Amino acid sequence: MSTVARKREARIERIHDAAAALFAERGYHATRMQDVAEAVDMQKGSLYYYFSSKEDLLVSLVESRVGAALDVLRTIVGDEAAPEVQVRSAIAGHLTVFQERADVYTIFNSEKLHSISRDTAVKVDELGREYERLWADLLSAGIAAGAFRRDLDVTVTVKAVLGMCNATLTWFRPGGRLTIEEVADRFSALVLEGIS
Amino acid sequence: MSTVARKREARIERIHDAAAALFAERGYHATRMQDVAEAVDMQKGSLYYYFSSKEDLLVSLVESRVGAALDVLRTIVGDEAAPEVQVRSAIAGHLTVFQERADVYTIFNSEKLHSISRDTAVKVDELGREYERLWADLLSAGIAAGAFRRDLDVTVTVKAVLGMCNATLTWFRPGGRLTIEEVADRFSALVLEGIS
Amino acid sequence: MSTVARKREARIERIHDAAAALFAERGYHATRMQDVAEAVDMQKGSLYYYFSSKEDLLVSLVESRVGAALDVLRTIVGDEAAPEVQVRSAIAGHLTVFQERADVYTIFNSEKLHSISRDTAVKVDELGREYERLWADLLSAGIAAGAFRRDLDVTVTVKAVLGMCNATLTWFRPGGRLTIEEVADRFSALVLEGIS
Amino acid sequence: MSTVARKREARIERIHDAAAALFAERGYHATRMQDVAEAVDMQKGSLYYYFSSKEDLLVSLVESRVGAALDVLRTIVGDEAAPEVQVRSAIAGHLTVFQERADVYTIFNSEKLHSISRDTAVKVDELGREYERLWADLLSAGIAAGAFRRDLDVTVTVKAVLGMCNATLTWFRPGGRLTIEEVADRFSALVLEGIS
DNA sequence: TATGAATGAGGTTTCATTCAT
DNA sequence: GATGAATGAAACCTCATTCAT
Repeated sequence: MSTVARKREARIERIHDAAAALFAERGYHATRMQDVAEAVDMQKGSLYYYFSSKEDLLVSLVESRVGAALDVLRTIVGDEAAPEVQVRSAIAGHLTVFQERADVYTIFNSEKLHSISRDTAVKVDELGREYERLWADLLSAGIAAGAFRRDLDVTVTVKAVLGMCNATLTWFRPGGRLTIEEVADRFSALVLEGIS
Repeated sequence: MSTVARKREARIERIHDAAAALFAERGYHATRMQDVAEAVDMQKGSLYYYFSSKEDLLVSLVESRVGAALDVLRTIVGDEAAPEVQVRSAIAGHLTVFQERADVYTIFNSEKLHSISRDTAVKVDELGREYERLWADLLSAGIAAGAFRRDLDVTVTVKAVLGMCNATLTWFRPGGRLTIEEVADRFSALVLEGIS
Repeated sequence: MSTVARKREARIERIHDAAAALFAERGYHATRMQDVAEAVDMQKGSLYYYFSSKEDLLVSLVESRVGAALDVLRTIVGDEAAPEVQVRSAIAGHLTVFQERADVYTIFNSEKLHSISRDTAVKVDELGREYERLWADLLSAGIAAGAFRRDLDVTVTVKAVLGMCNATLTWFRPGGRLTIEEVADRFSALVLEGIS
Repeated sequence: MSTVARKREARIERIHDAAAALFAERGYHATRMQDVAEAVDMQKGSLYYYFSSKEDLLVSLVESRVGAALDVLRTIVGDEAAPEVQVRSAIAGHLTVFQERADVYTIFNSEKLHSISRDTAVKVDELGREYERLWADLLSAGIAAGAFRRDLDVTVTVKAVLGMCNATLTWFRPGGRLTIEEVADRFSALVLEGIS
């Protein structure tokens, strides 16, 4: 990549960061292009050199950044570990990734993407569905292997686990009583006891 | 209450209903007073006869309606049932109430109340904290009674259970494979196994 | 006048009073029908039983009340007193009447009647012109009688005297160092010395 | 000042001019931002690039322009001329400045600044009080010098003179029988005779 | 690339007025 | 006569977006 292109990428990255923080904190609609511009020390007009619209800013932000959790899970499911270990890793991975990119996942959890960009919403939903599918596979494999309860409702369990994990976005703050890994341990304990 | 006052209340109720549905579906900022007015077959200006501003509409809506879940839980914790039964009831109650007033709880979960009305946010937060406190008491009592694991991290468990329950707002749709009661059963099974 | 009609008159009077006070204090445009209604403990809709519009309220108020100063002056000019005495009386009369109905004259001095009601503006202007004419006659008679300077510019002097007198509306407050009569004395001294 | 800043200042100046004319003619409340925008050939939204609100437009206008009369008077009082000459100059100066900026002083005399911006009202009042103080000093010095009557009521006389002068705003129109300087002469004659 | 300026569509809010009861 | 409710026009203001420089 040329120096120019690299600089552009860096600029975009910086804007994404600022926008992610603002969108997460105040919401997409309540954030003005002005706010984003100020956060990166630019004039609002200049943002349009990088993004064709506010919507494009959101969309490019979301699309470039959601997917990390999926990659983590794919890696885990792909390994040969025991089902219990996989569940433990998947929970820890989910929590860690969400914590690292708390802003993006907050946006992605609380904005009504559908009414902003049908296309992006569809893409993001697809990622979500694939994510749940991987979790479902993981649980099903565990049942088949006799590690988890035969009567487990896989679909509902996946929803339960992901609900529990996603909620950390709203209450977990680093520097508190527990680290995110310790929270992951407790979640894992609860879940593993619950499904075994 | 006089007839006139009752009529006024009814009108407010109707506007609350319409606004709740719209705010929940599209979000507060993306909903125009115009939309609310149309939904109740009024002129947008007329809404200001009942609410001094759009914010006031949201605030009065939230304040008049959040609290139901709390009442349910208070009733449950107040009874003399065994801890396991109480947990089961609390989950079922939560899910039911949330389902009945899905719109309000969606708003309350996804709008950044803090940046809209500091005051209301504080009140609502307080309700939330009391709700968690009741759950924590319930779990603690169960531990004391020997019904639940001695090493349970009460705080984290409460967050986990509530996260799991709240998430039903985003995925549960009546008329699907399961009723909300059946979901409650599965959640209860998972949780009770997990904490016992 | 029938009892009913009398009651109606009294009601109108009360509304005029309230409106006069409000219009004088905040200005016509900044005063809402709501404010007037509140001041007389009515519903704003009810005002329309007495006045066909806000403009009509202002107009009827002004028309029913300006004119008092004119009457005072007419009386004075009509008597047989010496010019100096007449000037003295006219100033005192002007100040007294203005003080008694300070609100109405404030409105009449500071509202752009022309842009509110052409008709009323014309009527009021005519009253003003007649008032100035009476003053001019008074001064001219004094000159003819040798009481005032032969080279007096009557028109400008009238404007000067009335400007000085009208301004009391903006600074004179009863209960201060001087009574309105004492102010009239000082004004008279200034004017009489000035024109003699 | 940079070119950009200068351009901005010029633009603001132009808007001030237009607004001053409109506010003076129709009154602040009766003038719409639309009117101001049209007068400067802009879109009403564009005005908000320069002023944060209609009130801000009024306030900045008044604050940037009242004060000229004060400067004139300060200069006069600062010189060594005889009291009579000073009074003559002060009246002429007042009338001239008022005529030159008739719009601003009309606004400032007839808008209820207090109910629009308490802050600005206070600042403007303070200017007014200082203005009266300078006049009072001028008269007092004249009394001490034996030029004016020993029994003169300074405060009331100041009010009288200023009332007379301010009123020119409502009746003097250039191009009439007299020039503003001629009016000043007649006022001076009246006042000087009256106080000597 | 970046900026200051301007736009214009659209949103919230106000308020004089009307009207059924 | 009076009221509560509703209307609708019009005002203020916001803000994503465009554009000349």
